[in-house]
Amino acid sequence: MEDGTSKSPGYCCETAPDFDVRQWDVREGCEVRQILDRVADKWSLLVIALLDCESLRFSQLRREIDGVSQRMLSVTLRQLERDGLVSRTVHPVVPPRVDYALTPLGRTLHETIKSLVTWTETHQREIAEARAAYDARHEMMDS
Amino acid sequence: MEDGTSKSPGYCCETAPDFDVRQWDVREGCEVRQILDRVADKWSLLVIALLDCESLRFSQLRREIDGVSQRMLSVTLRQLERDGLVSRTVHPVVPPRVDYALTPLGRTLHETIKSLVTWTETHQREIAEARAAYDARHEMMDS
DNA sequence: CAGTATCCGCTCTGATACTG
DNA sequence: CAGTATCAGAGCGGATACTG
Repeated sequence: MEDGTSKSPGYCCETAPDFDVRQWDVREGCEVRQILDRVADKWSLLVIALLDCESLRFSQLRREIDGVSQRMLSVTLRQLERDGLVSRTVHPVVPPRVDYALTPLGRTLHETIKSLVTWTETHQREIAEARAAYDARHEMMDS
Repeated sequence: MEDGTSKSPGYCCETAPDFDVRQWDVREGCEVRQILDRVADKWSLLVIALLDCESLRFSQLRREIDGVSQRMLSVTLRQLERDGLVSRTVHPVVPPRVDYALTPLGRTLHETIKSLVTWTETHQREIAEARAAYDARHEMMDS
């Protein structure tokens, strides 16, 4: 990832930030917000995470991603293709065979997505505990 | 989740992965999927990105995040609080003042979120171009 | 100021059926 | 196999009004 953020968590208040979050409180519907919505989409996330370096067929993706409907997978893939993140290759055979793979651009995003998934894996217990604590705390207040 | 059995050969990258995506094609509604949904949520993302190191008040957040309704901000903040990502501090003054800040756990997530946002910023032009190309390509096929 | 409560439209999504 | 088309239902999310 060649974004200039290799320097540690230092981008806080004082440090001159190469990128200031407060500058993208931009209008709804702006480019960044739009892309963020796409990229942070439930199914997009899973598709990109799965298409690591190998290509997968439609039915393979569908099998791997538990709970996705044919329709939503189709829609998601088309969006990702449109955004240049995923490539779609049709093999002229019968029965039809279509392979999906990450584009170079998609591969750069994959790194980030993966770290998000890894974070989730790593901290799921902490979150579960936080939820339990919150719920317990709240149940007391109700009674 | 902890299944050590190696599956189909030559599936992924050669590099021994500390983390294998194929192992979380887990049930819908499982822990990881649930958290991913929360974390990848439109508003959650923006809230976490904004709460960098300083704490913000409700109305400040609302002003910064263009397009969020009072209701959705409220709901989002409560979810994040429940997950232990954001802390809520009520100051007993009039008028009421409530500060929201990242917890230590939330701060670890912030790093990842930030890289996602940075990625978006960095590649927005490429995506815009990909979209334009896709649309043009498609318009031709329609006519 | 910082919310909660209620109503309700509209989108997103899934199920089903059909095509190349 | 790899989709598209169509429809109906659930729930997300906005607008409004009200409270501490």
